[in-house]
Amino acid sequence: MSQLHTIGEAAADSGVSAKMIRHYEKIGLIGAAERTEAGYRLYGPAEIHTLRFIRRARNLGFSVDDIGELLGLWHDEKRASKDVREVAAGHLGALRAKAAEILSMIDALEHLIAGCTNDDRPDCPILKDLSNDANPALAKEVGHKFGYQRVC
Amino acid sequence: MSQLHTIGEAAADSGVSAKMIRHYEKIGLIGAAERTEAGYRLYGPAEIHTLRFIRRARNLGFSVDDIGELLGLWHDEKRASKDVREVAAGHLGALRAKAAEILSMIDALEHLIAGCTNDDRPDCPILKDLSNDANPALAKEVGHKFGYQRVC
DNA sequence: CTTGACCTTCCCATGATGGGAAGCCCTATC
DNA sequence: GATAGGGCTTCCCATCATGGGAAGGTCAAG
Repeated sequence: MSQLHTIGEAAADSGVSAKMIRHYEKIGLIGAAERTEAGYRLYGPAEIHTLRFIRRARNLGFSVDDIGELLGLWHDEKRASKDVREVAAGHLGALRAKAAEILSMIDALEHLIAGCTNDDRPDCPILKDLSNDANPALAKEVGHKFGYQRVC
Repeated sequence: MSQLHTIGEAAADSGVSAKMIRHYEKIGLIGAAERTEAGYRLYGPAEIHTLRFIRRARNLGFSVDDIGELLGLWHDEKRASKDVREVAAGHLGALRAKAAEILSMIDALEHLIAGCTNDDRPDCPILKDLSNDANPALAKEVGHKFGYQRVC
């Protein structure tokens, strides 16, 4: 029994906050925890292992939905590695698209900032650019959902 | 009068959706629009210019709060260019941090995927990694708020 | 037996955006 | 003149992952 932990201990051991553990239970990502007579949740090693899995997947940016799939595959002894790879590759694509979007913003912003005199005068290429109606400023559609993905 | 437009036209002309125009008005980013007797919002060239400014700033990833500041500076003839630059530089820093976070995720994920056999066997380095308790998987804190920013 | 740290549930907030309902307005067509 | 449609209004809800906080129950140490 000494390997059963309260939610606070499970949180500290797994790196997932108590708030989020309850949340994951509510949305069905993890099963309902055992309870003490007083209603306290109890977690054993297996549950904490799962929570760590979840935290690591979150660190890699996987969505909760993706993690649900990954957990299913993890528990499925007959899984095909390509199924796991597919989930990971899908997420990788999304990350690359996001990175491309952000990098293009960085690029544009760096150019604007480089042109700024950075003094007390009101003249400012940044505002000039933003207010210039002839300026597409990153075109209309960059990055909304799927800007072309080329970087990385 | 022909230069006064309904919200739908203003949306089409500015690239900001009608939904968002109303939202920006509600949160005070833009002033309350003129109205027809029937209560329809009306937008003139100056308002549409402002909406375009907002759209361009959003395309650069500026938050609505930042845009509020930028609009204030834009309308302030006595602004100092360094004040604008400060807002932009702050945002640039946030973008760089975000990019570093995402790029490190991409990097980790690429390594995992590269090790995957991508076939019908259950053996999978991706799951192995996620379930490995000895594995820090991007350490504990990468990117939560401010991972060290080095990339870019 | 009190104190304080922990647990419970429930509600609300974030940020930017969209969906959709109920109802009013305006114009074109029959 | 009546009707159809499309556009406008407001209001509420959903997303996604996360946290804050209140009100109240539980438990261990002093």
